[in-house]
Amino acid sequence: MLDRKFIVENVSLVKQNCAHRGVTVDIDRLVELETQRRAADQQTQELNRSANEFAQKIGKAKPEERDALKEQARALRAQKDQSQAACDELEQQILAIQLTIPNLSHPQAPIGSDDKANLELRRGEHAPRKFDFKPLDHVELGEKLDLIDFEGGARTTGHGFYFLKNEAVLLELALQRFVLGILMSEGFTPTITPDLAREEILRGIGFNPRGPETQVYIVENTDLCLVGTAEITLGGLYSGMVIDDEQLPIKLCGISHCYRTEAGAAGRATRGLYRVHQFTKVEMFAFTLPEESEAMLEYFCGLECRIFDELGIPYRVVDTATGDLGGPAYRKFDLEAWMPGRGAEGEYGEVTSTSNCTDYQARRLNIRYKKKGEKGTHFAHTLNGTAIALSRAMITVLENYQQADGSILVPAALRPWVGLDVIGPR
RNA sequence: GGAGAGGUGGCUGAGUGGUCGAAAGCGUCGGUUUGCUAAACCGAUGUACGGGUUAAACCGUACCGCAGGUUCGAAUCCUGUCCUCUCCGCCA
Repeated sequence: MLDRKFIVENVSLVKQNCAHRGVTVDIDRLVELETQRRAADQQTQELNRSANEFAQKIGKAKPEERDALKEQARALRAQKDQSQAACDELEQQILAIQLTIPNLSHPQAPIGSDDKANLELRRGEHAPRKFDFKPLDHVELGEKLDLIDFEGGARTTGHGFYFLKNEAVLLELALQRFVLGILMSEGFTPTITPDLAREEILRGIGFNPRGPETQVYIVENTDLCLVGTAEITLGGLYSGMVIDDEQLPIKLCGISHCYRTEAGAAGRATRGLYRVHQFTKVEMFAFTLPEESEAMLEYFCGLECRIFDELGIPYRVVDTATGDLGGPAYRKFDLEAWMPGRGAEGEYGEVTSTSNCTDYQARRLNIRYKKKGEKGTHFAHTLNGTAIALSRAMITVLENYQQADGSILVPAALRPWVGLDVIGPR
């Protein structure tokens, strides 16, 4: 959420940003309503002040004078209530508009309406490998080596669910442990977060659980949702808090399951593990001072690169275009890793995403910091980044490390955790 | 899941309808005293929004977990809700 005063004072900037983001919002209407609300608010405050005066007078008045005064005070309070109601009504309308306004965009973010405008920034250490045989995709590999059971997942739960089996289980745990080692050595506090969160927190992070195209599973008869990412729980962890500036930056990583309905996603590249309703993810999250957040985004992106470089997976880094940023992000970098089994001759597919959300989420979640020795508080900046999404990482490992005999070489970085050099063949 | 107790400022904790944004203590900051430290003493010390100022000062409104209600008036009474603690039950 953008600051309301900022919107009113920077109408053309906000409008232009909405246009770049491909979001239609009636900013003029918001400004008009806000002007009305301010007037109504002042009037309400003034009425309330007089009513308070009366209340005090009555306390000190002689008993025989009280009834007359009460009558007047009642009338005044009724006026105040009316004025307040008008104010509240305006507030609701303003908020409804305000919540749909996306964050500002980084001046260097490529401007464009969708992912076609995304800009490739660089590539990883490893180039895509030349196969001297026709590489299989992870679904075939998973089946041949008895590593992934999609049929069983469908039978028990439905399409988009799966069982990991045998060495795939070790591989998944090894990837988590490998990534955790890197993040802990970088000073992240590791956590395992709840997989459910209050709707209020989801909204604060920028999700709309009850929207028409929602990605979110809601638990019936509760205000809880299954989280689509630990970004939700990690951000929510500090909601409503005031943090001492000396504690910043706070770097957390969280392991959680991620649940996504993938409504409207049918027909897209959905084969196998690429787009599933449940997966596990290690997520990075940071709360920073405003002046630190841009550097933190580079740092997060650098860590994502390091993880995939050390895994030996080829990838490219993409600077996300304004129209593809989503509401909360000010700037976003994605890693797209090489998936040899994807498409006809292999394709890059998104494996991580890191965003600087500046104060957009902090304002909604009311996460502030206080500078020592200074009056007042400011909103913190929040950043999130995928350290590793296990389902998609699994695709890249299986497909990139497959061998002619049908076996999978275990990446060197994972061998200590997997306890094997090779998986299969069977 | 059942029964009970409770949520007050950075912390401890008083406050059961009016003069309470809130006693007292601790902490923190500034000052005095002091050869230094300690102690003592004096003063200051919440947040948000709005007004005001070059900037302050200052003024107004709201906030005693959160949301409602009663009342001229609510930290205080009522309802709901969230959270914490104790006991019981169940359970990995």
